[in-house]
Amino acid sequence: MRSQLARKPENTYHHGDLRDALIKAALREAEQGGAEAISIKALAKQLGVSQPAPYRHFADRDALLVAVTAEAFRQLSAILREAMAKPSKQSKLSRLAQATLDFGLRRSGIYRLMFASRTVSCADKGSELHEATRETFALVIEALEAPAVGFLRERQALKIWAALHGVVMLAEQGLFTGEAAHATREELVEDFVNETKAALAVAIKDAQRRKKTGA
Amino acid sequence: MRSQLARKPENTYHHGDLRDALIKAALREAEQGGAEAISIKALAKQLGVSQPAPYRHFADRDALLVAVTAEAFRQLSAILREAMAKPSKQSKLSRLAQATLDFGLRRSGIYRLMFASRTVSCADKGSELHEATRETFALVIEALEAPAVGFLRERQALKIWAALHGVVMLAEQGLFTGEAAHATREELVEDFVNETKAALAVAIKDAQRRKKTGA
DNA sequence: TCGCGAATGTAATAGTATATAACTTAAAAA
DNA sequence: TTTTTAAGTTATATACTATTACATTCGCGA
Repeated sequence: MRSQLARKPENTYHHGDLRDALIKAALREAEQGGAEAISIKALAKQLGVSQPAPYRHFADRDALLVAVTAEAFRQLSAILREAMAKPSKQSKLSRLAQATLDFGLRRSGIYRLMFASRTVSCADKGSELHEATRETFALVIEALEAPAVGFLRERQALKIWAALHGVVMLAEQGLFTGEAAHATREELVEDFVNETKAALAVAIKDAQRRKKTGA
Repeated sequence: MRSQLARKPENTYHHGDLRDALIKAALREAEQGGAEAISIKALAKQLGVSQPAPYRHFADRDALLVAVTAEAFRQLSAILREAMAKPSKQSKLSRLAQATLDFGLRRSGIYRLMFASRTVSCADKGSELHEATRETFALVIEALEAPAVGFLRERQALKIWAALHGVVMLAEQGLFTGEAAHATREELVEDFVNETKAALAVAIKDAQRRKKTGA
């Protein structure tokens, strides 16, 4: 089972690992143009197989998109994990935040595929895609480097995650280029990071005080 | 010039106001399914005209999408303006924020069309669409009810606007339904609103102090 | 009000994409 | 080795975009 070799070798009947090759190739296509840029027919041609061959591996185009989106989330998770792991003066949260921004801007097509389609919202609980998104969000919580304090930690994770995506979204719309651009995207992200840290510090202090007086 | 009457009356050659009817009908289609749900062919059939008729009014499908997106921004602006105008105990910013959230969740297809495609980012400066988006953002600045203080007011507008979109985005992904949902979308939005107000208050105080000492 | 040009609509058609059906090949299991 | 099944092929139906050539009507100036 030869893996992720792009094209089917000539004089062979079977590709070897068409399913995987399709996902990788689709990701490349989506890099710029997003989901719309993914065409079953074009991918088949690219990989040197007949046009209907992909349907042996994916029921329809949507099923391919789901698999591609899941792979994209796994790649983002890997990038975030790496950013958090590398030693740095900055906090884990700051590194996660800037890495997310960077991912969103560099790989804008992929980013739209992941966050701006209804693919994710249609994913069943327990599905590959659902698990991939949960794993990514778990990294956000981890990046907070805070103990569990009621629901507040998850709440702060949701807030910073939302804020990050908003910044990416507006950046891609061009709201930061022009007269309104009196702040860089990175500055805004850092603002949100700092607000998150401050809110978390307060929450943790509160929790400790409550624990003491309650005991 | 009969306006926005959906179907072409039988026994007539001209529709009357096909361009406008196309935009309205396309908006209806996009309500649920987003941009993908907009099909020139289907719209033509719906409006009782031949399939190529729409091309008299729009060079191609993308041109229609641009017009539809611009109309959607004008509708959002109208909704926000109304929300800000009506008397209420809540602040203008809070009402704008909750109205945006409501719009994003109720009309999710339209919302995706507006913020999650590259349609806006491709709009030329000065174009109908560009003006429509600028007008909407101007409402955000207005909702802050703050005097111009350097670039800080625009910066806070950008931040709250970004945060709002992030919340809508994650809500549509289903991140608020499930175990992680220890906060409602409305609560998060209100959090962001309050943080914005606090930051603005500080900025204004700062500016005043600097003015005094500087004079 | 006549007539003419521009705007708007139609019919026919080319091109491209998704998807299915029926058939073929090769790999794996029995 | 035989048989079954996974994976690929050709042919084809269907749907959408877009263009070309032609038809109709609107509105404006003579």
